[in-house]
Amino acid sequence: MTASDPSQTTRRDILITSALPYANGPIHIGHLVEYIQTDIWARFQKLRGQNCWYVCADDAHGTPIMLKARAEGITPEALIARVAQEHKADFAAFRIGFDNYHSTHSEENRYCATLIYERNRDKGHVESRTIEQAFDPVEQMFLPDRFIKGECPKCGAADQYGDNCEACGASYSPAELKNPRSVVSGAVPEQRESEHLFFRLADFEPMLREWTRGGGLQAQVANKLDEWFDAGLKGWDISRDAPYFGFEIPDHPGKFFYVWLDAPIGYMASFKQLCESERGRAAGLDFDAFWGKDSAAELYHFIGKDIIYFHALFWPAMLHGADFRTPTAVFAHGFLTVDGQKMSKSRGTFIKARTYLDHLNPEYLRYYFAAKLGPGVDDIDLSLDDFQARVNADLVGKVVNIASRTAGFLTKRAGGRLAAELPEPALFEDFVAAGQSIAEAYERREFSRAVREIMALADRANQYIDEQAPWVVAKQDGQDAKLQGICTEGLNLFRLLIGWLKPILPGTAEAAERFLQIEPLTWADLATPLLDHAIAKFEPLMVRVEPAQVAAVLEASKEDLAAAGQPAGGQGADAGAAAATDHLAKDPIADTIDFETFAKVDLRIARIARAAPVEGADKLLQLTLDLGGETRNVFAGISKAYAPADLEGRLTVMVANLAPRKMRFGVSEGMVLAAGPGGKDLFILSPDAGAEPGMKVK
RNA sequence: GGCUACGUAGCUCAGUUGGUUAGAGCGCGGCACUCAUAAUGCCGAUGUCGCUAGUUCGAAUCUAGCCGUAGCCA
Repeated sequence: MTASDPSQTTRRDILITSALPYANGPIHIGHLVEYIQTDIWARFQKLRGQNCWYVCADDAHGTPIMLKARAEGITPEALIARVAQEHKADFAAFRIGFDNYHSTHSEENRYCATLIYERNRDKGHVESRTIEQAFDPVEQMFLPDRFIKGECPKCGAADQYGDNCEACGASYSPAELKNPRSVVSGAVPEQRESEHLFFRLADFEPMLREWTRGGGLQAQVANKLDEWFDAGLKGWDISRDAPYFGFEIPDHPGKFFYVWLDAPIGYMASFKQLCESERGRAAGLDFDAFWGKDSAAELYHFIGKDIIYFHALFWPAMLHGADFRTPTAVFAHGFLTVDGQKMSKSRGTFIKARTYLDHLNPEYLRYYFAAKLGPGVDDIDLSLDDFQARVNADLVGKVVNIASRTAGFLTKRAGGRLAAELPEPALFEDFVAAGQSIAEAYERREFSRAVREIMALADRANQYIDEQAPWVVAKQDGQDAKLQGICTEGLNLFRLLIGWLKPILPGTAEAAERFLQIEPLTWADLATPLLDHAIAKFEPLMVRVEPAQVAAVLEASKEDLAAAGQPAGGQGADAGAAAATDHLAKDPIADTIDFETFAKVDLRIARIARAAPVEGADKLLQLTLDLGGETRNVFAGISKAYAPADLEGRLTVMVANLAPRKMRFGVSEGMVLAAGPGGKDLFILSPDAGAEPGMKVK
């Protein structure tokens, strides 16, 4: 079925989800497109009085999380607990109003994943097959494609991942890579056999074709699915071998559910936890009423277009096979670009939620995204100049200004009280009538249209005030009632506008409710004007975006980059040139030596096979350097400048014939070369592409 | 490489099933107003609707090719 007719009067049961953010890193503004889009829709449904619930969770399983935790020297559980706190804080600050936020690493999820697996297995939808896969002999683990790097078999570009080449765009299997290396240990991967479990997706083709045509998908997405149907549905590998951070498969010790199996099940797990919570029980929430095969509730998933495959094929098939209902609709959105380009760390446009929050009001971004978002899968662009212009012109200049220019007269000349009736009820009614079209736009996720319509009405409200010229009336004797009427009309128009904007601007709406001294607005309240009512003194509900704030966000995002110790792009090159003379002055070039003296130093290319923090030392990292035949254990004082995970797999230069030195933490067998004053400002060397471990530098 | 989506004023975007002089906001020029967080109102200029060819009485809209951008290829 399609999204229901918003004019219907029965109360709808609606469950909404956003895709689960991966628990190995912070939320950034690209993620926020989805959470803001979903939150606006959920808030709209609630404002309309629907029985609507919005749940989400952290996606906490998989190899990347296991390895990141290890690199940090902590357990995966500790990592995901920390990231969950960060995620929740960021979402709360952006006023993403989840009714529940859980984790895929939870008992509810283990229960649901196991149930779905077992039901599908018992119906014969799971088969086992032996496959060959890359195996890291040092780490004793199978390697996902992204954890193998080597040279592209087509164009020869170095340092490419095992699935496709970033240089020429070719896709291939990891086995085809030339000079493949494990990103984890630097070892040469072997091919080993392993038994894997496959979900027989093809069993569900008839059901999926029917579901796809059911109107629950955007046209572009349905087209894409047709392509996939034409190509033929293959089995889906749903198991992974230990070591793996996830749920062990009950009847297959040593095998774990693939992270993408239990990720969408996290939607159910989070809802289950909500049902069992005090709040859920008080609301009479029933899990089966939403997820049972014959559920009459509506179920919607908001996702990015990159994960359509999982949500439009595997997910409905898994649910169907396990006798659960399938989603009412899956809503895919596009990616975010900043100033027309992919988010870039070196340009400072890779903006983390927290960095944005340090300088700017979240309401601005919510509004800007709403003004850009439609129902389609098109990418949306955050143009920073447009962002400032639009927020300032629309929100501060138009909407909030209506309250600002009428409230003063009421406070000073009418005792802060609204008139008992509207001087122009017809104008108010025109506005109320427009609410219907705005509601339809929201319902269809045409947020940009809703915003356009609301702003057109804001223009009309400003025109009204201009025509009535209350500042002229204020100077006329005996016209106080007329003045009060004009401002009452104006403020009632403002109340409608802010009510319609409430899903987008929950914080500003709340401030407006305090100013108007009213209970939280609902959509139904808007039909009736607010009359003969005392208001509070007007305080600015929103201040302008200052260019300096936006500049500060970009600057801070670049600083984040430096702190993470990642290689900067070409952009920063000019700054380095100016500083060069300074370095020579501080650290003059040493006395001349002859070649023989230099030649005594044996410099070698080394691959950093492993990097780990040293317990008890705050500057040291313990590096395992691969010289292409032997490995060296080296302690390097670079932990302030580099995260271990960023070092693993890369090539650098080491002094190979330095006398071993005993340190408190072990013996250091050489040193890596780095430039810079120290602390965060240290830069290790990298050879150009083509150098191999063990090569002598001369 | 195959496929998909997108390409409309300086900027960000609308343009319904092809139908008269292609729209909005911002920006820009002018005027007015001064209640308001220098906010608001009125008037105005600005476009080979990516390029080329076709279908049609008529194309921003349909078709094909090309160019550019983004993504997908499990």
